[in-house]
Amino acid sequence: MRLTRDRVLAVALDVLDDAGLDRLTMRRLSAALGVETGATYWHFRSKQELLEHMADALLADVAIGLPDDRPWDELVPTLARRLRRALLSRRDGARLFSGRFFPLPNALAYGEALAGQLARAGLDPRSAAWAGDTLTYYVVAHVTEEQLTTALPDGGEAARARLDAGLDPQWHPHLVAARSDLAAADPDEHFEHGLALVLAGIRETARQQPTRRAAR
Amino acid sequence: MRLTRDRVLAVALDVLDDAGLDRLTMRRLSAALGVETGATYWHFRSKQELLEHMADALLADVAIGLPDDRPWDELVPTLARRLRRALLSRRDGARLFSGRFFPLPNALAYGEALAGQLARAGLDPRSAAWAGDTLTYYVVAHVTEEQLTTALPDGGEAARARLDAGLDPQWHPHLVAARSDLAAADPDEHFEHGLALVLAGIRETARQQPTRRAAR
DNA sequence: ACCTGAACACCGTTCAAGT
DNA sequence: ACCTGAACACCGTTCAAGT
Repeated sequence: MRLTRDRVLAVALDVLDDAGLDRLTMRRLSAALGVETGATYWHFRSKQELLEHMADALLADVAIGLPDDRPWDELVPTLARRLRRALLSRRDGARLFSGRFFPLPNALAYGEALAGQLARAGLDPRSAAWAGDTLTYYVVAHVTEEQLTTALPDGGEAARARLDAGLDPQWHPHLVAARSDLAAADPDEHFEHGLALVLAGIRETARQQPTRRAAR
Repeated sequence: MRLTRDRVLAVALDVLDDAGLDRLTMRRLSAALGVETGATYWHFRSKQELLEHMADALLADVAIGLPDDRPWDELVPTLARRLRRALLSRRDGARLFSGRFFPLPNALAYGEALAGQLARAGLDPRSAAWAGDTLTYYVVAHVTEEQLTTALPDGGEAARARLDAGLDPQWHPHLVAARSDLAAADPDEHFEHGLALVLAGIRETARQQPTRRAAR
């Protein structure tokens, strides 16, 4: 079957899913596509470019079909949860996303939707963009850690044991007190806790905006 | 000169600084140390283990000498700013840190200090640990992006041009409105904005805690 | 236009053998 | 105990040559 950009992308995401980001190589991908290694480079100039488009492909549905009759403080968490789901949809999805700058269509649509909702909250353009960044940073970093521990072969058991070995009740009383809530405790709960925290911060920031407008 | 763990670590951080994380290889490091490639493996079992200790070395000073006569809402931002400075101290410091789980001494000391201050804010152990995670996620993800654009050869000029090329006033009105504040605008201001937002969220979370205590 | 085949310049890791 | 030298099994990328 002849190669297309879309097919390379689709197979690359499958390879990511069952090999992981570190073992996703141009050679392995080409083998999965049934072509020689060089062939892939006709469709993507570099591995970097391929990874960016893979990351953007993950975001395909995050910003579409967002209801427009709901308040901003419902839609902002919705966007955050959708981003988390998108990153969780493939192995190492968050690591694929982070440390990469790709102003591609789906990423821009997500950023725009988020900034739009934050503008409805009464934030000026700069605050809206920056508050959006803060929220996105939170989601990406959370899922990065989530996939680091949860998606491990042993479900994070070794990581938890390593943490316990490092903790000393004498020196780390507060961490020991929270021991069961550390390193791969219930990820949904953990996520929602931080999301609520960031949202509370956004609400507070909106309250302090001088040019506050009513939600439309 | 004979190798020691500490010398390997120190030289590794120097190689990181002038080669970057992607070009920090065991072979290049060994060359900088003046030994054969295999020698380094006698001191660190794997590159992974070396990277973890490098990351922890970055955090050497973040948690020490913290004044204990200041309110929590001054010390928490202080810890966040110190973490940012530590990550900024070496090229790709944030990327070195992120996507890695290392319960090593300095990382634990940082986590403990943060959880301790958040407990003073009136948060229960779990909330303290999780709010600390949220703040740390923010700092690491922010600096990751900061080092991605700022530390570029052209100071992020190409990145900004690429963003402009992707932005369409029709589809991205809110992003266009914030254009000058996107992608490597003043990183200090950007950081403080998000930090204030997260701190406001923490304050709000503390207010809602049922078992709220006065700061000691 | 699209792909093969082969090469170039690298990687992380292991390990017998030396000192 | 600590390091060398060499090997193993890989990498990303390029490019003349084919179709």
